[in-house]
Amino acid sequence: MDDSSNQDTISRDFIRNRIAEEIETGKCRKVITRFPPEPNGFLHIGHAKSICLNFGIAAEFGGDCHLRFDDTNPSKESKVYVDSIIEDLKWLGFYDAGKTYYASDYFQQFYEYALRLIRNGKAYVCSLSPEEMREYRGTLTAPGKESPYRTRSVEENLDLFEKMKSGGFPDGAHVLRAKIDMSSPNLNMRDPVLYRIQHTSHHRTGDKWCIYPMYDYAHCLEDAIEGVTHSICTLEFEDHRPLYDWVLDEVGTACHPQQIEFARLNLGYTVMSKRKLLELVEGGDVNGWDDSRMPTISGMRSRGYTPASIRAFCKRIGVSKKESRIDMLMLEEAVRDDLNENAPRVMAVLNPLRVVIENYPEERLPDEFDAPNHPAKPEMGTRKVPFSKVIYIEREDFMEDPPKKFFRLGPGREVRLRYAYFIKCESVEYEDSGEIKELRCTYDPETRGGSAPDGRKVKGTLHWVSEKHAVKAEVRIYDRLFNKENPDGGKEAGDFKDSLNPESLTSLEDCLLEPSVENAAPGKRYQFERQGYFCLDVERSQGRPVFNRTATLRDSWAKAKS
RNA sequence: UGGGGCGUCGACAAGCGGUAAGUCACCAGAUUUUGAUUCUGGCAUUCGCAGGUUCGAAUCCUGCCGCCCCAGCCA
Repeated sequence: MDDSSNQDTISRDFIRNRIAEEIETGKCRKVITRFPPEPNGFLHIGHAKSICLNFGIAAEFGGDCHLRFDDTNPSKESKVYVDSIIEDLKWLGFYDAGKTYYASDYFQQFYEYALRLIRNGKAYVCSLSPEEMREYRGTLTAPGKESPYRTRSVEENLDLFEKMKSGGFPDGAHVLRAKIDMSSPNLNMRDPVLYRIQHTSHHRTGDKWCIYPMYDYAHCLEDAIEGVTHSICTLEFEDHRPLYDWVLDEVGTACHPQQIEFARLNLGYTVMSKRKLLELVEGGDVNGWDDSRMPTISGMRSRGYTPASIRAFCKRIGVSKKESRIDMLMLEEAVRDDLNENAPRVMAVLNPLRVVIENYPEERLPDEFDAPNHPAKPEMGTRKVPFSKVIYIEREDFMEDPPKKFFRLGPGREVRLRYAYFIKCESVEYEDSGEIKELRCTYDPETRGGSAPDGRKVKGTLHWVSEKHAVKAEVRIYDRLFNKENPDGGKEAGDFKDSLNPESLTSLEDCLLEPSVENAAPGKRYQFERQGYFCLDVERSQGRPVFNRTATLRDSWAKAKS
């Protein structure tokens, strides 16, 4: 895997350190990790962190990483999510033609293991209602009470569990519980539910089952069945580790993976929970899971992020147990790094200002320039950029009354049109409204190519597009999705949607692009010189191509202005 | 008032008893037909706080403070 990022020092986090040591001492021979998404939503950048960790470790230590769907709750899951997850994983550059594992493939084994627990007196069918069960559980500081059903005989439990399985009871009538310790200070150990009745058709097993295993019961067994050595999960499961170990010990699996927890990724000005992302999608606050403003893998893909940039980002942020919130700047910097290196340059005017070059001939042979596609990489070739009497420049590149430090165009000033000529602003034409209509300029034919034989210098270089050759396009400018750094933070944080940024999407309808982009394929990424990185969307709007702004260029002028 | 974690530069993050890596951000300068890129230099006498052990502590011990997670038949 080639991350084209510069500083690719070998990351040394506590997990890798630990595995390296286990391999050295022979405690671990071949590392098996797994990435276990529940197919109930799209993958997001937080998952990418986990993917890079798990697949990365497997690759670095010569092991394997299993993509395994943790599909134990059919009421929330579906095939469309399975498909999207596989697509995202492939796009990220992991999992090429690998085997796909499913928890649902182990349902029969889980069932048999449950029978074993029952026979060993380690599990029982409980008929308390959910409300009763909550009462019996006790509180954080008070121990729970044992269920009156806890002492059912093995035979009765076996009989009841069999009836649960064969559909003899309605949802919620009974559950199978582990018999552990109702007074444990760890609430997860107070006779946790192992199985619940759910008459829901499963996207893979159909109606074969009407009991489904709970996470705590299923997950460790999935790992053990697959011979996973390191089961890496997020911090909130730390309290579940005793239960993870308990199930494996009581079932007596041959393999006993170790669970290791790390801090999940949080990013500023966005949300990362699948539940909240779903809410945005369903509430129409964004245009789907793959909206370019979403922190989902598919959203970032449509925005123009590259797989390598996401991998580089994950490498840079590291892995630890400290809860943190990472600045978006880190992500942006990662794409810029990649795109600066690899995106061809092109000129595009986003907010056009018409410029008539008065001394340029009305009709003449085609005047065009060979512009390099990348100023530092001649191997990327050149393309033709046509010039003509009427061109457009960026509105913000002209000021009627410019301050001293403004290097661009102003009345009487001379600037360079990139790769073309020097032009000088002679006069300004106005609309009735007083708005600037167009500029009247003159050019210096001697400066063809962009430099003056007399050696005179010019402070600014502007990008431009020839009017009669321009390709019209729509360009979508994205800003942060939320106005608050931590939209779901705060004590009694109300609806997280209250801090949605109403200006997260701005559409520029009348952009003009140089003709070389005409036949670009959807997904094609460019640097629009002096503006940023943009990606051609699959969608077209009113026949015009639509570009998404991936990231801006760094702009020290903007900084200086404010 | 239970249990489990975590506290090193503005944001991440190494370090695991021998005297604070790196990344992003930021600042200064150089080069530049993108005010981009690139390059050079700067940026924690200090590791939540207070004690203690030690020739020596971010690293060990004690106490305190702060933050996060746990009472789904979700994962």
